[in-house]
Amino acid sequence: MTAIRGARERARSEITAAIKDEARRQLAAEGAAKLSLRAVARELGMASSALYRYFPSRDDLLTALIVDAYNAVGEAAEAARDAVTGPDAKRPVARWSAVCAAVRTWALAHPHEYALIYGSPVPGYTAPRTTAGPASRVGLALIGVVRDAHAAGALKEPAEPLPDAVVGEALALGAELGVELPGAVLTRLVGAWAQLFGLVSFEVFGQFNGVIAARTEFFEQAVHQLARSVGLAAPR
Amino acid sequence: MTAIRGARERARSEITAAIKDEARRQLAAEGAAKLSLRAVARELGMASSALYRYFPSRDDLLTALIVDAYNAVGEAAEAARDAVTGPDAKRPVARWSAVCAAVRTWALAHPHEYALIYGSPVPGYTAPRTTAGPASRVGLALIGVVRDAHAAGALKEPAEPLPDAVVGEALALGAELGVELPGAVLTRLVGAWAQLFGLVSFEVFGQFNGVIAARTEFFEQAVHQLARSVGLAAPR
DNA sequence: TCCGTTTCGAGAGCACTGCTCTCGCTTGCG
DNA sequence: CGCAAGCGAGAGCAGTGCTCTCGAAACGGA
Repeated sequence: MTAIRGARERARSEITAAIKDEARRQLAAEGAAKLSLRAVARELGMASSALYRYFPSRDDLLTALIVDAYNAVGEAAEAARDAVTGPDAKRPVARWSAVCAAVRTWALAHPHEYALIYGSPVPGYTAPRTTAGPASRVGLALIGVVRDAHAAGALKEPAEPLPDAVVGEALALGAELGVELPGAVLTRLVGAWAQLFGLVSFEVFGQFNGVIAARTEFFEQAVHQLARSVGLAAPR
Repeated sequence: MTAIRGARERARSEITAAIKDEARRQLAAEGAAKLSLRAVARELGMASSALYRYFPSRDDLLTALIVDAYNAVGEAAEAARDAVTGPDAKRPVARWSAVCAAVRTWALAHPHEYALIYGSPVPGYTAPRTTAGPASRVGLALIGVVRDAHAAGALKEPAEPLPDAVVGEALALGAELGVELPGAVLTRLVGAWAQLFGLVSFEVFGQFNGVIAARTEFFEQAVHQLARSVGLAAPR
């Protein structure tokens, strides 16, 4: 990304990465609440005060981990979208389901990191500005699938009246993103985006315990229905 | 609820309530992460060690708050369901929307308490058994609305093939709950339940910041569509 | 090459946390 | 009345985030 100038910068970026790695380890093992700067420093064999040369506070470390986690899910989603090949590549529903499944798989594999980004916002109750970009990658991946389907003429636009305020806002959002999609579709898309994470969160956070056992099948069915709601498949 | 025997029990339950009240105050003000037993004790004018006579640990206090929060949303949902009167009382969609709106309103009014129950599971990563009952009240309220609609013959059952594993499990769940509903409807219901909280969580946790402004209208539209997906209104 | 500036690591220390233990006082029951 | 159980307060332990200071190391310009 950025050229490393001297040995000092190199060492600095290496140590920063080592700190994040160790922090991620502790995060995966014990959760965000028990992540301790002193324990990270101890494990790395350095004084705890030295760690503040790299991260001004515990919240800043957490923010860095949040950004990384957003990028990790986003990357998983994009990779899944692009990995759909063969005859399925022409079926938008297949790509949609692949993206959703990738999000779910990543979340189940990294529950604490998932909780960090889609659970309660721990640091200060308002996420910093830097997280906005990476946070939108999954949403953009979903939009991309629908945009392609629309361009290919494979989109069944839902014929249903929606409030003007909602549709207008959706169109403004589409213009901002440079995506040409009907307002109703964009509205449904935002809803499906949120609802996808509702499904994943309930599974990761244990809300389905004792309620649903065949979770993969259930998830796939729900995701298929979300696809239908945005027009990727015929209704009924 | 339970008869209070002597003055000692009375004092105990009063102090327990006072502790929870103060803890809830701090929770609302600063969030679960900053809730401190010592601060609660300080505010109540007692030694921190005395507090351990009432709650064996911080996690136990949090668990008590979790149960109360589940009951609070559940009660709000049930009250909203029962408060639909007049001509709307016969329209299942109206009751459905009322329940969903009540959940959203409660969540926006108590964001930190909401985060406690539907955000990351803070204590120990697995919720205690005692939370299971109160946690299901919102779901049961939603089921109730659909059950009534079904009994009144106002349910449009979705004619769509679902995996056998999912449907069978849904029927087992219905039997366990003593509710007679088609498997497809029950499956959709569980999905709608999770998706409702996806919508609410995204709004409460700030994921809609800069994406959606007309949130009430958006929410109502999404909830209406959820109602349609479970058969409470005609598709299309 | 030298020298001043910047960067870094380590240690001590502060205020705070959850939690335990012990000590007396009070309360209520037999 | 007496005794055991319940209770509050205090001291104390181990751990936390964070700050400050000090000496050593690395760097860049002269």
